[in-house]
Order: sequence, then structure tokens, then C-alpha cells
Amino acid sequence: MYSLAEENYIKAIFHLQQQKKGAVSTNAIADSMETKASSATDMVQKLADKKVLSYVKYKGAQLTQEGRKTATTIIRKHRLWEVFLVDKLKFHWDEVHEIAEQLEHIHSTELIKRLDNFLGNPAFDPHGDPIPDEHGNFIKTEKKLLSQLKKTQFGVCVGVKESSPEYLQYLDKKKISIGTKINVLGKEFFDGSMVIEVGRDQFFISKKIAENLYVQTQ
Amino acid sequence: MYSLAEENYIKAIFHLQQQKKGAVSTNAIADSMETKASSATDMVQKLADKKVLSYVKYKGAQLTQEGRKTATTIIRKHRLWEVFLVDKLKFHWDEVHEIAEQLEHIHSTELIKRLDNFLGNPAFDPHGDPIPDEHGNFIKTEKKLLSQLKKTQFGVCVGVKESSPEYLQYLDKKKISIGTKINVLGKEFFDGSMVIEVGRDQFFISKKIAENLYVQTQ
DNA sequence: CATATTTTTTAGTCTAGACTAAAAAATATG
DNA sequence: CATATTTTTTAGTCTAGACTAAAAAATATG
Repeated sequence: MYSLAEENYIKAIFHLQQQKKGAVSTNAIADSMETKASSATDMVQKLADKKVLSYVKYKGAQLTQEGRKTATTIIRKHRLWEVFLVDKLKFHWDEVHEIAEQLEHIHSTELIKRLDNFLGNPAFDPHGDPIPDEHGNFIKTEKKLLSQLKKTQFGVCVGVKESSPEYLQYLDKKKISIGTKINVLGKEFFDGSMVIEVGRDQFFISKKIAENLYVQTQ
Repeated sequence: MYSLAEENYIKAIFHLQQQKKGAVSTNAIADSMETKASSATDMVQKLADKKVLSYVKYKGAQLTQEGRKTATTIIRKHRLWEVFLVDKLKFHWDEVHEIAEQLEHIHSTELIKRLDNFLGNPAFDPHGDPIPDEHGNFIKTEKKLLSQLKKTQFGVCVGVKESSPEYLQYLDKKKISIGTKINVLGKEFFDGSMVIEVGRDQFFISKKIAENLYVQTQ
């Protein structure tokens, strides 16, 4: 069982490792934790003693298997709670981060097992990020424009490139929002138009629509 | 905003004050917090500086209005989360305390407002204890034997006096468990028998049944 | 009611996790 | 490649909240 501070460092280091491969510097950790480099060094040394990460002086830190397991468990909890807050308590997806930052530290494997079930074992959080399974396996995702998908592929809406009221209202009308799953049923080479499926609806969209919507894919 | 330790002390002092009126001793606080008297004295002095409680050396501590408000908010959160764990996640009522001890410290008034709504604004937790409203008002309850209730009164089952398998199986058959609301529809003076309502069922019970069931009343 | 006993507080430490300032190592540059 | 600059670590403090041991106050008792 790790302390609150330890858990937050482990999570931050995991996210930094995702961004660029290799060891992460204590300075980068300090920046992301909004603390001083000396504090980060202290903590990294402590976590190295606990075998959560390997650390070479002046070279940086890298999570061990144990560290990655801990990190993904925290991320799993964070994202499941976000689904709860949005799906069940009807929070808007941009209001939930701070609360989930607290909830992710609740310790109880049984709780998370039951919460996951209660929510219908969701694969993505309300921001479109994948929820790791209980073994820490992520669905590998990549952010693309909807227009880059091919026929039969699918993506989860994670944002827009253009944000004019007209465009957002169009998306709203078509019930497309962050987290919405979009299946590409057909694609026309001639003009880049697509037939997509959203929920139970199937409809036609122009290239212009498709190239302004970001989706996350497996 | 109070620290985790501060919140736990405030809650403990509130519960001690419920038990017997007047100031609570630092020793009593230390016992209930499973810490040493010197630690309790330190914390009580700190909380007195913060106007959470009044403290007279060697005499003990008493929560202020502010302290009581903080305590009831924590208790409200604890009990609402217990309802969530039992009603929604299907935990058994005796498994939820430890998890609720953690969840009660999540800070977000909006969260609690929405959770309360999501749960249908429950008045009691799964143990039959009343959930204070957002102003900290409790429904005043008292633990009685079901046999002590009069016609038209009601109580929430909080425990049994006798716990033989036969009795528990009878209760189970009649769908009476901790947290079950029981309305007294009629009572016979001659033999102390009653007609009660449990959920949508109405049925007759003998005096012997009624005097072995504890209920909490308003 | 003086003294013994119990309760409570005070004084002094310890640890986790933050900080500042200085030292040391790594990297960049003429 | 020697030196200047940047990055990173070390040494020394600080605070919250725990602890032990001793002191002080309150209470019990002959």
C-alpha cells in the first residue's frame, strides 16, 4: 500500500514515460508534480528502495513491472470513476477530473470490480481515453481525424479541430459528443464522404465534417 | 478545508459528544482515535485555534457550530456512500464501513448533491442510521424494540435481540433485514400481537417476534 | 485535608514530504 | 578540450502528526 504522495508520483512518472520512451528525469517529474527538483529526487530515491522504479543518479527513473501495475491500477480507478460521474451522476465530462483525482486513491479491489460491473465494463472514459483492464492492459489508441479512418474501422470522439457554433450544433444534432463511438460503414474515394453509425443511427457525412473531428482508435 | 487527520478527529469528537453531553476529554478522544493522549491534546489545541472547538485545559473539548457543521457533513457523506455501496454496488451492509471511511473524505459539495439525488434522497443508511440533510439536521432517532411501537408508528430495523437461526430465517422469509422499514398497522392489547407492513406486504406477528427486533424511530 | 493515584499536558523526538541553498555532475560552447 | 552553463543531487530546515517520558493538575482516599 502506497501513500497518497507516492501514488501521485507513480502515476506522473507513468504518464511521462508514455510521452517519450526511456528514463524520465527528476526535473520532468518535479515539473509535472508542481514541486521542486529536490523533492522529486527524494521521492524517486524512496521509490527505488521500494522497487517501484529503477533509478540511476543523474540519469532518471523508470518504473518496474510493479510500478507499472500500480500506475495502471490508479489510472483504471480514475477513469472508471469518471465514467460513473458522467454516466450516473450526470456531470459534464469537463467537470470530473478534480473529483476523480481524489476518488482514484480509494483502496478496495472489490469496490473497483463492482464499480466496473455496475458501469457495464466500459472500455473508454468520458474523454475517450481507454480504461486499462484489471491486469493493466490498455487498448492501444491513437488520435486521428475521423477522415483518416477506413471503412469498417471505428473511433471514439475525443475532440474537434474546428469549434464554430455551427459545427458544434451539427454534432449536437447528430448526438456526437466526447466519448461517442463512431463506426465507419462506408467511404467514398471520389469526395471523401462517409456513411457512419452513431448509436443506432446511420447517416451520411461530408469530408468537411469528417476532417474536423478527432477520434481515438485502437 | 481540513486535513484527513483533522476531519477524523472532528468526526470522533462529534460521536463522543452524542454519547454523553458535556465536554469530551482528550483521553476519550485518544481512545476512540486509537492514538496516545498527548497526540489528542496536540490536535485539540490546534482545532481550538481554528475555532472548530472550544477547549479548556484539563476540562476537555466541545465542538463549535462550525465544528458540528463539519462533522455532520462528513457523516452525511459517509452514510450516503454506504447507501451507494449497498443499493447500487450490491455490497452487503456489513462490508461497507471501511470503504465509506475513505469515501467520506472526498471533497466536492456538487458530488454529494448529485449522489444524494441519484440515490433518491435516502433518509437512512444501510445500518438504519439517519442521514443528516445538507444543513446538518438529523432526524432524531431512538433505538427501541418493535414491540414498544404503537399503532401507526414506524421504525427501521437496526438489529435483533435474539439471533437463533430459526428467528433469523423467519425474518429472512418475511424480507426483514437491517434497514427495512416497518409500519405498525395494528396492535392487540390482549396478547401484544401486531399487524405490520413490510414493503408491500402486510402480515400478522406475535409478541415474541416483536420483542426481539430492534428498530430505530424518529 | 494531606497524600496517593489518576488524568492530562508539556517537552523533546521521529518520519514523511515539502523547501532553500550549495555542491556536484553532466552537457554545451568557444 | 577547457570552461561556462545547466541539470541534478546533497545537506540542512520546516511542518503535520505521531510517539515517549516527565511534569503538572485534578481527583480519590485514608
